[in-house]
Amino acid sequence: MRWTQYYIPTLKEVPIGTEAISHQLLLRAGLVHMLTSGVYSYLPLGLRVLRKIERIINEEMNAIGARELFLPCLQPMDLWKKTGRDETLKEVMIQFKDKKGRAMCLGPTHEEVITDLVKSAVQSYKQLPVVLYQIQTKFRDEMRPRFGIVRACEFIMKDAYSFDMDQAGLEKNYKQMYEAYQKIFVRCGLDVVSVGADSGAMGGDVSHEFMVPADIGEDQVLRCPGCGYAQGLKDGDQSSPCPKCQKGELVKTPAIEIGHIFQLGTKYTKALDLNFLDEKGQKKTVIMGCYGIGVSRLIATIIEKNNDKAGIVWPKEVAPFDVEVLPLQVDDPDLMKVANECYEDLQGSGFEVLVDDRNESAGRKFNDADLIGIPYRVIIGKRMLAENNVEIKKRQTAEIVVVAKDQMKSRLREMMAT
RNA sequence: CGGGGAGUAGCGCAGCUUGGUUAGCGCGUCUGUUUUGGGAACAGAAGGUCGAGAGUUCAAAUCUCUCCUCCCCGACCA
Repeated sequence: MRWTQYYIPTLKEVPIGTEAISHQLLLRAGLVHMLTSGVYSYLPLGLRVLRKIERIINEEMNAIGARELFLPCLQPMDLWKKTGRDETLKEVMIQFKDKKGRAMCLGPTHEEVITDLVKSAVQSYKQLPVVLYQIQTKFRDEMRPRFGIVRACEFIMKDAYSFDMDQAGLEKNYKQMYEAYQKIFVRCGLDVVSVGADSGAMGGDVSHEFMVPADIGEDQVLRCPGCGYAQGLKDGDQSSPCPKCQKGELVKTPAIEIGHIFQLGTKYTKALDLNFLDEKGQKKTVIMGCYGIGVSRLIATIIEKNNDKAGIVWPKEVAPFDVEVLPLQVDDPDLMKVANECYEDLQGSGFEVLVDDRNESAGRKFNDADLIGIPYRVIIGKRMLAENNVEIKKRQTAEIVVVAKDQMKSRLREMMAT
């Protein structure tokens, strides 16, 4: 990809009305753009990050046998009346009437829709379990959107739903999902803490939240400053000794909730009459679980935890590109020939490469490269090229390696492997 | 929804207290020349409903009122 063809509007200055680092960097690096409070566009570079995260999610969901589908955002209120959540979620639902006068809403979540869907096909224990998920836009009329895409009115969520014939089945799916979540967050480069949680308006008995300690967090966990151990807040949340290292005291730390899983039981399946016949031909209620990841919030959280003064430092798996090729003298045909060869070579070897082919000063290109945070940079400049060398720079450590031009790819591979 | 802050060019701001030339600055943008290893230099140019409406006045970015929007704190939060 060429920068000049990619639409990456970077900003030199911190935009007004932004407090959170992630919010500032999302805007400055040209990843998102605000339309109105709590509503954001994803620009090409931001969308690329989103797709990377979606891919990780898809792989991990696939690995536990969950199947992807796509449910509508546009939903009739009649369905919500059946579970009573037209009342309990009234405050966050965006509602309106269509031209026929029918009450509609934009889905703040999808338990009702998926349960209605599964009901149409499942009648027998032979068809269970069913595990489905989607990555989709949710709408919540938040009183106060916050910190850019951390708390937005329109946001992207991965929501999975399991349907089982008994509690044992639910627990098995729940456990698999729990483990898949751990893997997803590790691959996103995050240290996540899972804590037992209130089920709140979702209903059900057992639930876990996945939290990332961070300054802008709206929730809290108890964390040991020494060893980093963390747990959820319990009743009477006085500080107590760390159960892991025994040295430090646990202290309340703000944290961002990026995932939440629930053993719902029969709350929705009962209300919507999702039943099946068991081996003995007896009618039973399907047992349900639901599993959410705030995908857009995850992007903000990754940035919040992976940045320095100069900009974003993307973890490997979610970086929009693997390598940025940075030719310094764009109007030098010989040099650009080398840059293009370098680009083709890397691209042909499976790397995802962005070339900053703008005719800009070195300083600006370096600063933008730091800002958008692609993990590796190959700098091609007259000076180095005179010796037939190019320079590789690692964004995270600022480590610089000068290598012969034809050694570049193999050296890059080595650096990436460590 | 309660409290606080803010809205002037694409971005960041000054001007407002004490009303008065043609509303300014930095960055960015366009043209040209010279540049190019950490946000280059010079010359020229484009770009504005001063958030909106009403009022006061000979005259409003500036004073008054109403409204809108954004941000922060709080309450709320599958």
